[in-house]
Amino acid sequence: MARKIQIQKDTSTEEKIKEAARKVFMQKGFAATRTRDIAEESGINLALLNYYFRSKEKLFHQVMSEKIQQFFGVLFPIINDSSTRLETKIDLIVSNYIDMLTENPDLPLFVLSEMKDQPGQINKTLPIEKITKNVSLVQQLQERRPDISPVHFLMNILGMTVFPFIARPAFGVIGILNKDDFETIIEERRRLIPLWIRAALKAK
Amino acid sequence: MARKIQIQKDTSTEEKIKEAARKVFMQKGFAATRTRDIAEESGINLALLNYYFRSKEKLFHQVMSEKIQQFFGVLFPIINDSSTRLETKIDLIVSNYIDMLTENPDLPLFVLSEMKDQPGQINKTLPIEKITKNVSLVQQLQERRPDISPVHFLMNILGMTVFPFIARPAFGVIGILNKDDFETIIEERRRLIPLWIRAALKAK
DNA sequence: GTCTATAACCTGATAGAC
DNA sequence: GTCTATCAGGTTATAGAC
Repeated sequence: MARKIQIQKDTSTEEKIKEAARKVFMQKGFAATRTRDIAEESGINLALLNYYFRSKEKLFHQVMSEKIQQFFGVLFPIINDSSTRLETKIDLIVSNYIDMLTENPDLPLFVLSEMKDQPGQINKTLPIEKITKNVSLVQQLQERRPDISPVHFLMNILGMTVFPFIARPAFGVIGILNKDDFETIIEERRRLIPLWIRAALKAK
Repeated sequence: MARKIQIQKDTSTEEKIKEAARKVFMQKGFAATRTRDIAEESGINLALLNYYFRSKEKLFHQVMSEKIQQFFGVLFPIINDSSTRLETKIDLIVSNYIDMLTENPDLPLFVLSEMKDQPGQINKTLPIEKITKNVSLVQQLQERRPDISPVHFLMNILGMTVFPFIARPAFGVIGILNKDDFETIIEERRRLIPLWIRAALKAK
């Protein structure tokens, strides 16, 4: 009588495919990924992928939506929280992005590359109007430094924080070759970037 | 008797194909590009592409080498020039990158995406030993601020300067939608970024 | 050098048995 | 739900005529 309950949703076939898709799409991007790669990675058969997700594109859209939310989800709660000071927001943006990107180093290059091809996807995923209206960080910056545009402010924080993950292979050229070197440097940046931002806020 | 001279090298078939390849590869990346796209773009036949370049991959490597040099070629002459002050170097890095990226907005995402898949390519293209030895900028920074690592210094300049071009579609979310908005903001950054760097250099 | 036609291969998706 | 086998279409690369 009692309906059987799916206990381990995380190991269901559907979830196994999705997990493999996350990995392979993130590593290689949409175009370079073959549905066969995903099937092999998830240990299931190619036909099952289409059985559950209908097509490569539909599976990709699901993964992409997740990843867009993951990437921007760090930022929005912080800049919209009116209970924190500007300095705290800076620390949190830097630190939370470093935490998240250390776990997902391929995320920015993946999201930003694929957004270039599919700029429409973001509108379906993120509540844009919520973002641009009454942002606490914008108000606080306006009070403190009305001469600094919030756009530049965000570009600078995110540039310093996110760019190293995007350009990581390039920094091999200047000697940061192995994983430990990179992680040490990123860890230093957790306090260095807020210092630089504060210096710019104080400068007149 | 006189051998015919190829006057317009720029409009030779080989160059036409290469020019089309630059455009299409930069826009879509290696995997998403079909040789048919390049043939069509260059107005020639598909067979000619293989006649001149043997394969899609060989053509791609040629374009990639060019683009790697274009991307890093801005940086190295400036940081190695011992006849300029540190402040001048900062201005030049920012300004020259903005000039170059305004003309080639797709370049960073292209180079950094493809470098991730083919980290080896860069070694064949750039003279790495020349880069890491006796860099003028490193010496000048060491004299001025021995507590600031050159790696962080470069990550911050390049992050602030290059990141907006990589993340351009994302900034559509916060209201920078059309080309004019973006170019206005980038133009402002030409003086803003050096100001931020100087503020950090002065801060104690 | 340039073209058309085609070979050889790969990829996404489905049919159908279990 | 899951598998094997296969189709249909697309893609790189080449053969061969001009």
